[in-house]
Amino acid sequence: MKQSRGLIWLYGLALALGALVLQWLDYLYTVRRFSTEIGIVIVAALFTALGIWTGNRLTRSRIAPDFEKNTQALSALGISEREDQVLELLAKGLTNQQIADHLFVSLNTIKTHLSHLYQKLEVSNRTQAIHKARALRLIA
Amino acid sequence: MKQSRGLIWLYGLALALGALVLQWLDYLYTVRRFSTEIGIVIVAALFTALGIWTGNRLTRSRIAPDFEKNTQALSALGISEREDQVLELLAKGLTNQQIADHLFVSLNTIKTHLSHLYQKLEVSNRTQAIHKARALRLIA
DNA sequence: CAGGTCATCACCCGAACGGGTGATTGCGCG
DNA sequence: CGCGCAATCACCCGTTCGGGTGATGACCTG
Repeated sequence: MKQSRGLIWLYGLALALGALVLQWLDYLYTVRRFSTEIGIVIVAALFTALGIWTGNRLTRSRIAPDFEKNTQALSALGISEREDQVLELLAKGLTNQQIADHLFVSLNTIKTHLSHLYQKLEVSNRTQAIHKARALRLIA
Repeated sequence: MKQSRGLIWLYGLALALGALVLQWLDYLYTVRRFSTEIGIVIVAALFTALGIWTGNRLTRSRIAPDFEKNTQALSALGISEREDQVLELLAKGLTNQQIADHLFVSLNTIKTHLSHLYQKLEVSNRTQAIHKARALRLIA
């Protein structure tokens, strides 16, 4: 959110600068009798740089915050909140007993949650679950 | 390799197109008596688009092949090539038996390699090994 | 209220995993 | 050549994991 806000501001500023450059070039044409070709080359170079810069910002903002733990896949697979918590700790390399301790529940409860996770992810063990969950961007 | 090759070709093509556009605009100026401002705006728009496009391609090619499986950490930890192969398959969620089948060795061999990996990574089970290997950029 | 979902816990059993020891082969290095 | 190291395989033993079934209570929804 913050980033796209900043992006918009910066882009607007760049456009304003571009307008200023255009005015300046117009002034050069009328007063200093510049060659048209040189002016065009200058404009081309400036706006190419502007485009590269904005392109970088666009892609960066498109790539960096890309893993909001996509709720789409979570709900599409019917993974509950508790199961997602177990999945998170699972990916950290904790054993079932450690997960149980972190969530203040019994070891059997963790096993049940994991069984449901395996069914929903269509896997048969924890390492496959980690692999698939990462592929589906369910975990960071 | 292939991608950067293609990138270079496409960039050169874009430059050639830009030159053609400049020629075309020059023609318009002389023959059709276009307004200079309109021409500049056209050039600006075109080169902004060109910049965004090349910027996208540059960042894409800069981001994609960013994880070379850093040999530094591998050698620093004393992980042999065979152990690295086992680690790779381990992270894919395969069981020990499946890893053994992929590498055409015995199940006991895989267990030995994994024991060595656990010692070198200072972990105690496979999920922790995956977690730490990913943190150390040993696996994709 | 009846039905469904979720979270919780229990038990059992087979499979997989982890750790340890020991052994053999091949390869490079001093 | 002798040494170390990587790779291979075997055996034993205890722990963990995975699957199945069953059960309870809380909550929501029609």
